[in-house]
Amino acid sequence: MAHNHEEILCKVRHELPTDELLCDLADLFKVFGDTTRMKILYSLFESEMCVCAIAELLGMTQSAISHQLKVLKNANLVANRREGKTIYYFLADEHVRTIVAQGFEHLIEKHHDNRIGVIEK
Amino acid sequence: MAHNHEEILCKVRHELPTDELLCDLADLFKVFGDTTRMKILYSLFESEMCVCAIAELLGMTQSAISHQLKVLKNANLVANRREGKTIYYFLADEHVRTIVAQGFEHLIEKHHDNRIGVIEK
DNA sequence: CCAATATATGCACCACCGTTCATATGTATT
DNA sequence: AATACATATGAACGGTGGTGCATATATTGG
Repeated sequence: MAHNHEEILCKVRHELPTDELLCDLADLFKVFGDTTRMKILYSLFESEMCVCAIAELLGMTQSAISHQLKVLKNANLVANRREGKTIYYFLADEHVRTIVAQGFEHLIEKHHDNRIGVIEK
Repeated sequence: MAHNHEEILCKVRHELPTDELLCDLADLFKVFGDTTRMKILYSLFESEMCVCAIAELLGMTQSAISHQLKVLKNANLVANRREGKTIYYFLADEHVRTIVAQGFEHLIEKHHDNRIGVIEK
């Protein structure tokens, strides 16, 4: 903290959301930040699915999928309905699609930038 | 894998992106999934800032901030420019704002749902 | 009510990640 | 060239989180 930046600090400080909100935001994105959960979400883009179907699709334990579905549900990204013994999971709302789509766009854009060779520094 | 779901598995399997893409997507969101990095991004929403300013703003070590800035830069979320001894970081593009904004909307919507009491199950 | 199926959960292991400390690199000033 | 300032980096420590195993819960059929 040698050179001074009082002006900027004051300005930014007042615009920053509360720690709680920032933490909640990070926690939300943390849910998207796992390959297994991302695969589950993408699967549900197509249609609702039961737990064992997802497990078979991803070649993983039913337990692992169940654990991750719980995380997704806690974040309000998926919901479920029961039909006899089986429980079907589906996307909770359209935010999931938009958020993932935005991430996707960022990826391909940056990937394209790297291919055509953006001048760095 | 007791009851059968051949139809759904075949259908979804063909629509799923490659493992590499899904992994890249998860890795991207992983970057958003940390409170410190989220604070840094939100700070840069207002204006570009140098490393020590961010460190002072967040009350954290210069080293910690530097490490996180590297993560953000590797994900192409921020970029920097040098001006003498100090290095200013800024948002790399507008995707950052849109992605965070979408997450924000999801949060407040779900929070509102909980307040008015959505009938669950 | 017991067996079978579908899912959920608690626990433990392991890997990964964020922080700090110490130090290195880079830049300007004198 | 030497010093001071701004930032970067490497190693290590501690905590968190994803997975599998074993087991519990729930629903249906006989």
